[in-house]
Amino acid sequence: MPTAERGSTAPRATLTDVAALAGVTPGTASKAINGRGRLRPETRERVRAAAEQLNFQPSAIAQSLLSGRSWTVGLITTDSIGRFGMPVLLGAEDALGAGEISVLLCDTRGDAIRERHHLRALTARGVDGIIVAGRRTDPRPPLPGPISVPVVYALGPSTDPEDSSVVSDDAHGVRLAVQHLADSGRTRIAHVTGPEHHAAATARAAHTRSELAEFGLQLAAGRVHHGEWSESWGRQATDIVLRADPDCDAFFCGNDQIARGVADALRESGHLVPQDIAVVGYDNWDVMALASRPPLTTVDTNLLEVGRVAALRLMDAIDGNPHHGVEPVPCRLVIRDSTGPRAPVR
Amino acid sequence: MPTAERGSTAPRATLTDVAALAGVTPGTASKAINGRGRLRPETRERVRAAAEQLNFQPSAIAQSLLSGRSWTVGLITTDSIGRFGMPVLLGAEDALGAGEISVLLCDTRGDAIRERHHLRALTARGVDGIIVAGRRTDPRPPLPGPISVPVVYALGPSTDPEDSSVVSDDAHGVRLAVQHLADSGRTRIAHVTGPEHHAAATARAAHTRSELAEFGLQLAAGRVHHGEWSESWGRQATDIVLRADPDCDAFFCGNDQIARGVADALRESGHLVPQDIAVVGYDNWDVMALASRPPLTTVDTNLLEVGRVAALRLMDAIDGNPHHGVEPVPCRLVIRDSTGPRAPVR
DNA sequence: ACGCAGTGGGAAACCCTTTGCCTTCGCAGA
DNA sequence: TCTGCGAAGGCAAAGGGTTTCCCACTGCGT
Repeated sequence: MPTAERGSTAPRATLTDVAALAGVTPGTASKAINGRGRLRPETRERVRAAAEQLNFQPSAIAQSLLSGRSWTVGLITTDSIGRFGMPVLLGAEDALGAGEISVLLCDTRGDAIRERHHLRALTARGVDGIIVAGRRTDPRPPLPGPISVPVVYALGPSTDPEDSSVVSDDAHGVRLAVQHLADSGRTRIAHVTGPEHHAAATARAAHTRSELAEFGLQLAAGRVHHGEWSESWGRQATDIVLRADPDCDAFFCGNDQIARGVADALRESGHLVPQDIAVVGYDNWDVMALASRPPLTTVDTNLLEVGRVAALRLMDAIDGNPHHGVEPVPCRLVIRDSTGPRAPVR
Repeated sequence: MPTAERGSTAPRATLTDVAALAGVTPGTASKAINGRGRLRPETRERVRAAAEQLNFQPSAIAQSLLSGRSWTVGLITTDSIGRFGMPVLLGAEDALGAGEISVLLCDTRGDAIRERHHLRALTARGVDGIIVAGRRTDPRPPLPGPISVPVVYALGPSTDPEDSSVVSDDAHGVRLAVQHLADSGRTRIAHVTGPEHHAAATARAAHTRSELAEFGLQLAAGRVHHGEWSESWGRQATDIVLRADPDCDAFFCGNDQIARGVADALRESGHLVPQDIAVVGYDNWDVMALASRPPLTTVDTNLLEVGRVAALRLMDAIDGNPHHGVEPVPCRLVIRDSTGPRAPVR
């Protein structure tokens, strides 16, 4: 017979049980276990032994009722937690877990009704705070109604500047990419990115323009190329750009899928990457960046860190020190084989 | 002044507040709100109005304390929630949310210490049950120690047959794929898959063998080709298989990445997909299956459904009807352009 | 007018833990 | 012997909601 009989439905021991076993009152047992009050060391030890014997665990629910804090936060994701929401979630869970705070997960599927429903459920459960993780970097309206607990927006900022938001620093990411390309001698850099109605696309495009200007450079083909966030758009755009500007020597792409499409199209049309043309992606999505031929140099958006920082800001707010405004988290450039020195002009 | 003053720290109204406003005792107010006891309709209405006016929400914590149920379940993921864990999680969250149950998320990063820690935290919080979602389909040892609440294992089953597990039905998925290939006239089918130490690879390989035998077929190249779960392995394996068996007319791959690699290698070596050679993947990971040229026919593992069923089984168990053993969830074949009728023999 | 049935709603216990206050006891000093 | 003090630990309330039990009152029948 194994010592640990699993699946047993043994009712959990309460403090009263422990106290009875140790021959004291519940109040005294509480003090013994929590190291408060004035107790003989011997008594303290007796209670501890009893607690151990009964495998006592204090009821967090009862503690919450009394303390008014649930040591729980809600994490609302505005759209099915996908590639972007997930690292944010993990980062937040990590930071909160270290503070012994548990995460209640709510997925709204982008539905406002569901969002309100989850919001009610969370406040009913007495969460100490809420993190709202967007699926994209587009700003979103704040949670509706008066919320009685602190809220931090992660990845997609709130449109209300009074709210606390934590986002990945697009300007920084773009700067890293463009500097890297310029440093490796590229002068005709194209920018291929996602749809114009995505903040991530337009913001990065704007930063690309201004950063190129810093180096006295202009966009290859004269303009930003907007399309889908897909490999197929990357392949398509490659043709368009090379036809418009055959001397183009680098592609900076709005995400890794587009970059991979570009790399494929270049290879298949006989251009050498990076000797002839360099390619830089965005997001550092390993499954794209590593599978690409060649593997992609790309901007890591540090989403884990975004989640972690959001959690820290929330804990600050819970402790009475709310933050306001949008806090950008720096990016990181991951250099792989799709960039490198330009080959000597043939 | 907007009606909804956000960020306000209005303390939540309690039942006592409502009762006072309605001129009754808390007990009566409770009955009025929950539709119990014998009350005059007028009184009931007065209380409801008071509750509405104060925006009353009963404290789930107080309710839990009394009822012994927290309407909360823990979701433990054994490794950072990735591509496989996430759909399971979403399916579970969906099914539970409909039952007004919230999900406490715990990520163990595959660390047993962290797992125990989270387990303690969950039981302390009084969860009504626990779902353990693996990252792969490999069986895992059950949670340690006596657990006082029901547990359901999703995706990766427990090694204890007494436990309740819900998994994707590999045999069914393989059958769908092989039947589809056989139906379209393929007779020399190769199987390229992941490492031998992954249950997903070996199980699917075994099922492939026996399913082929059903059709009187044998593996092209005479054996299963094990390697990494990567595109690059898919490309590599393509060469190996075609060299060993030039008449091979179909590749059934252990996942979509391998299948995409196969499709790329075939295209680049001048084989037509599907006219010459058909390709079938596994997982229906859209980002691979759709981006592949051509898009992949693939087996959808129905992980959302796995999560949903796991949640249903857990709720059953919570209601006193525990399940035992491993329950497979059927797969679905998604047919795209990488399969089709074989071209007439040239 | 009295008794009875039935209705409406109040009082209090309960869930579990924490904590401030109070009691009790022992011992030392006067 | 009595006072005083410190130490040890008991007592009870609080936190918010639910539920059982019971009481009081109304209205009807006789």
